[in-house]
Amino acid sequence: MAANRNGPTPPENATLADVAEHVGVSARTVSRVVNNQGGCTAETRDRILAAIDELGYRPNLMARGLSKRRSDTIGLVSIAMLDPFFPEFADGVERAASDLGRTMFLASTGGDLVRQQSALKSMVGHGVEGAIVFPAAHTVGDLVDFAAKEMPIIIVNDDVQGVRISSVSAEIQAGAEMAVNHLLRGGRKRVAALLDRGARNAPRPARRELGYRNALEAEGLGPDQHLIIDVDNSLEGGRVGLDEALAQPNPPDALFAYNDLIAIGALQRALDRGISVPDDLAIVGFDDIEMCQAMTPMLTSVRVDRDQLGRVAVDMIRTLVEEGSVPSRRLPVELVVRASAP
Amino acid sequence: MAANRNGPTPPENATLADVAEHVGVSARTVSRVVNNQGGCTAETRDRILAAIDELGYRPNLMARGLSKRRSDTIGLVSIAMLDPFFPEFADGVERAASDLGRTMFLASTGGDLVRQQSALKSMVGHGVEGAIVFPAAHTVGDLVDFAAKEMPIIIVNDDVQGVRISSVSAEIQAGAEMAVNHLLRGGRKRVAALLDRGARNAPRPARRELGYRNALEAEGLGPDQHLIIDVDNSLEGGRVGLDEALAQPNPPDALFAYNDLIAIGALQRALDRGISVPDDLAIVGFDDIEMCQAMTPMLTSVRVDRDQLGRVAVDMIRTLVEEGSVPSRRLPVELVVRASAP
DNA sequence: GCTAGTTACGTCAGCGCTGACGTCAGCGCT
DNA sequence: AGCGCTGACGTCAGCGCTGACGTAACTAGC
Repeated sequence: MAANRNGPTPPENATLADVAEHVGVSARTVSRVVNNQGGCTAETRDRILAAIDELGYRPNLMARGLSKRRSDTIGLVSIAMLDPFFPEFADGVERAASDLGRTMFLASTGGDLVRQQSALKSMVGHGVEGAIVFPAAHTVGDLVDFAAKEMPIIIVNDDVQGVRISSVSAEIQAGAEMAVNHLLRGGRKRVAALLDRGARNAPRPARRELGYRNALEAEGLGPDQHLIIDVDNSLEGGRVGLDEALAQPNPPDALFAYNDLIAIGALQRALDRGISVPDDLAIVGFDDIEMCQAMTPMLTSVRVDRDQLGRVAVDMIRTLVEEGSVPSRRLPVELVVRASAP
Repeated sequence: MAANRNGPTPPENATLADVAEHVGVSARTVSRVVNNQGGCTAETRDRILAAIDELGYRPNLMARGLSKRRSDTIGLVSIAMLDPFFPEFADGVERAASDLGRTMFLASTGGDLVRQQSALKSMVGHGVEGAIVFPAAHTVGDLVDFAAKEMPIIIVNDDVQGVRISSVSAEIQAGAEMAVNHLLRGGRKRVAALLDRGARNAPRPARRELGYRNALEAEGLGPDQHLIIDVDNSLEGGRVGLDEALAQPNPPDALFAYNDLIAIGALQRALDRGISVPDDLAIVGFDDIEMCQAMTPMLTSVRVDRDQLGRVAVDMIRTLVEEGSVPSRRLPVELVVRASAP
């Protein structure tokens, strides 16, 4: 009678068969009710629902998944949850998924290929409908293969389209162009760019850099290589980047940053060094995280609707499941002008 | 021959039986190899592993879960992913989980009881070993019942202990006490507290408030009710709170905030109003998010090791699974003194 | 009144895996 | 030789569910 070391064992969950027996129908009928498939009288339905309630029946999703060979779940594979881009995106994904009755798997890879693979394999094993992936560097090709062989994939912040794979991103290049244009129209002559070291190593051209160059060229300005600076994607990266920019013989009067984290780091260091922002140096960030509005001066940024991006990604997964392909999408961005670059 | 609208169908995954046939052994033997259960010769093992590789076999985790009645997954149920507390905690959970070979489910409730329930039910259905939960307000009792009946639960930032349930939090009250003590020892006489409206409504006494009161009493100071201000848990809450504090006939010379988000909002508004921080007003936050170090002046805060908290939570889930109970834990905190309250 | 169609169920197999147990060869030992 | 034991497998059932199909009752229509 003594409880074992696991303490009181939780009661076994009621099964379809238990409910069926309790009501006096077949398990198949209970299943139909649980899945709202109709084909039974209102009275049977009510009796079954009552029994479900009474017995505390809860469907075994593993059994259902095994039988249907799919589990009504979607996977989200991030690179870094600490990146400020992530939470709002994940929130959009979660909401959209839960609106569809899907549960969400989450994994984080740290940008490591091996972890990305094992996360995806595990998700396949769990029967996810598809996965939304922030791809580790140089893995888009792998993902295309994986999608073709295994399951639908939506890639975030890149551009792909193929069998069971597509991508969602923001109009990053256009956003960068808008940002730099804004700086130039504000009379700035020397605009530095603080770009993410990791992203620049990617095979595909860095879209922020393209936008930056385009904007400069449109004004007849050739980019000064000394003003294009690779930094870590962090506050500290921004700080270091600012120092580096100002160490140039011909220092910049404006700064375009890869994202807000870098921009904020740069802004902080600038203030620290007694540089007046925006008078001496205008700064524009990217993504428009909430903290932009907490800075003094507030940070001008390119707004990316990350929540919407997440929702769209989920929607695209659905289409991918149903149609096998879906056009990749790019959501518009918006320049939010604040005091750091008025 | 035409592809259907789903495009090329992904090849069915190889099963244990496929591998078994390919090698000429029984599925049970393959299973033993896959699960490292020994009991077969090195040669058989190698041949099976080769076949697994060749056929691209990947275990069906739903089938395994159905058979074992548990799925090697853990659940994380958050209230708000946008809360800066979350990402680092989730990262700790994810890493610890993946180190144990567990995959992670993620849900977010927005503090809503119904969503919390449905998230947990779904997780039970998926056979999670246990769930780590940021409880919605007034739901700890429900969770205790749920844990007793259904599955192990670790509650974050609260104190419970029972059958298949326990909690992990930081030494919040002590941290608050340290923070306020620090302000008082720095010569501050009137310390305001900006507390989270939602948390204060909770039945259990707000630990930050207790710490705050204790610190004041220890110095023989009775708290001024006008200086205890309920605010929203957001930047804007901090801004509004600062205004409210300064509207008092006898305004504060220091501010203790519920968390860094609120502290940063208050700091920003203070600077905006031309109040010198820390000269006119010292500010201390809570949690020590990275942005504390990006503010000018940098924000003094009470460091909570959220990553560690996440890891511990996972570890406690394991113990709960194995032992049925585990003592609740509180991790130490540390006052990080920076310029906002030197 | 008989067929055809519809409704409301039931039956059955099987999704892929593992726990429990069975079998058989080989070995050491008396 | 005969015994028991061990190691290396195999057999089988069943986890809980759903797809495919079967069936009985009832309705509609001529």
